[in-house]
Amino acid sequence: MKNENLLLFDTKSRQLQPLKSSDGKRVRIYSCGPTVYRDAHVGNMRTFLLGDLVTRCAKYLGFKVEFIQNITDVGHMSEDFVEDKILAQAKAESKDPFEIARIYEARYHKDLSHLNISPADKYPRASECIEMMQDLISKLIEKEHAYLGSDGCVYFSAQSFPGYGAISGNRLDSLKPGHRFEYTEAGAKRFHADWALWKAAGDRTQMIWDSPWGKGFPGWHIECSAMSLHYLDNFVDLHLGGIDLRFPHHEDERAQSNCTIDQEAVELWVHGEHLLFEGRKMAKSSGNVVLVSDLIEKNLDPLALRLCFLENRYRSQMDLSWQSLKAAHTLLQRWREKIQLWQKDANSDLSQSAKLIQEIVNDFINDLDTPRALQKLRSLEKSESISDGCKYQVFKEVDQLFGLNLLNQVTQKSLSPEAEIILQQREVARKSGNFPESDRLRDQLEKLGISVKDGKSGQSWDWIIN
RNA sequence: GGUCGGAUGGCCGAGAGGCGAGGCUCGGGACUGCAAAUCCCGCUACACGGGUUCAAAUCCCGUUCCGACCUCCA
Repeated sequence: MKNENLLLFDTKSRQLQPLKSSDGKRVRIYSCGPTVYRDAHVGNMRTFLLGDLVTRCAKYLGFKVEFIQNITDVGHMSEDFVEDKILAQAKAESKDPFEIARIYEARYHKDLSHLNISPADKYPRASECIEMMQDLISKLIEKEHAYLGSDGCVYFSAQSFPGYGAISGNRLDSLKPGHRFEYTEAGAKRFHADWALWKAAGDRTQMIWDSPWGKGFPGWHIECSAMSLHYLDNFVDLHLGGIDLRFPHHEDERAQSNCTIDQEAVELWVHGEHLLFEGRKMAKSSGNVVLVSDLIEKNLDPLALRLCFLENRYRSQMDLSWQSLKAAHTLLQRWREKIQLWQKDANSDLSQSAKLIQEIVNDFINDLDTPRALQKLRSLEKSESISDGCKYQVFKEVDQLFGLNLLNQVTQKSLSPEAEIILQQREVARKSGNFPESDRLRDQLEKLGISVKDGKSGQSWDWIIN
């Protein structure tokens, strides 16, 4: 039963294509990872969720998956093409650049786990793969796809690769000079669209390495070619990344990789669309950056963010807001509570639940149509003709794909001793019918960020979401 | 300028030619010492102009407006 194909939208062919294992053993997936000079914001996380969804789905269908994601800790230049992002941040925080990289890398992994994004098999760091990159650059020079410029940098010759532009649709003849090109000394590049594989150190003293072309550091695009070919044994079944990486990053990577192995190196290119926050693209320059830690501070379950992402197809733009996060948080809580109740019903029609599960799996394998899959869960929740036991079976099974920890009991951040005492006092006051006092204590708790509700079995409390 | 998307009720948002997805807000009710939560009820839309069809939010043509990308970026 579990031998269906996962269909994904391939940017290069602009069509749905099945995810396949080219060696018949495992599916080889590579995803562009973070540049670790700051915390990843929730927009970044949306793209990283894509890798998780694909791997969950592929594994569910019975594939063995090998998943590699790089950590960029060197060579990613800031806007002006002059300073390395990591070095700039190291200067700003007065720390060692490698220390900066490790700090933000650790925080990245923490954010992933908050969103239930399962880890990749390996997270190679660019700074630890220098030799691999140098080997690849040497090969490209040998094959005359790359050359040493008069400025001591090694450049890839864009015109030496006839297939350039297939992913993005940008043809070389339409890439006219005049845009913001990578900075070089005049005349070092033979052609304006050539890019650096190895950059000469110049005045730079940190994060530089010896090379056959002198001291320097790698260009940004070469790391992904080197790592994907090295760790995935010269072929990538699926390459993932954010839509903005389509050009130039992936276009350049493809040129490098294909020229190295003399064949197409990547079967499928899948790109995740951007996240907007309250109407605008999430970016430092828009001032609307939201971090996973911001959600936690507001007492939102980080998985509410995951749920918001799932309510939108990965390749459409989506607009996130505090309101939608709050609504998702409430829905998660409600589902978890109901699932606890449904679990008590031992009656379940297995053929009925299997059918419902299969319908949801079908949505996933149809280019990760998570919005439709969620809609099915919503109507299942409301259904009066389906037994609780069956609902439980379905939610339990498909949570392997959704990854929302739906079987968890609703958990609470623990109370301060002060709040604990006030809660107890209030319970006593209410039992003795002292309502003015209990109302006063309720106000006091509200100031501590706690809301109290009174039910038949006494009072219960919750953190107020800001 | 080029490329690609979009326009749905007070708001967000899904829509697969034929029962008005769903959520949030709001109003009414039940429940409650009150409040909150929960449950019930209510409000009801497809940018504009043509066309195809027995039937169009959905398909086709045109118009207007909006967004993203086009060598920093997930």
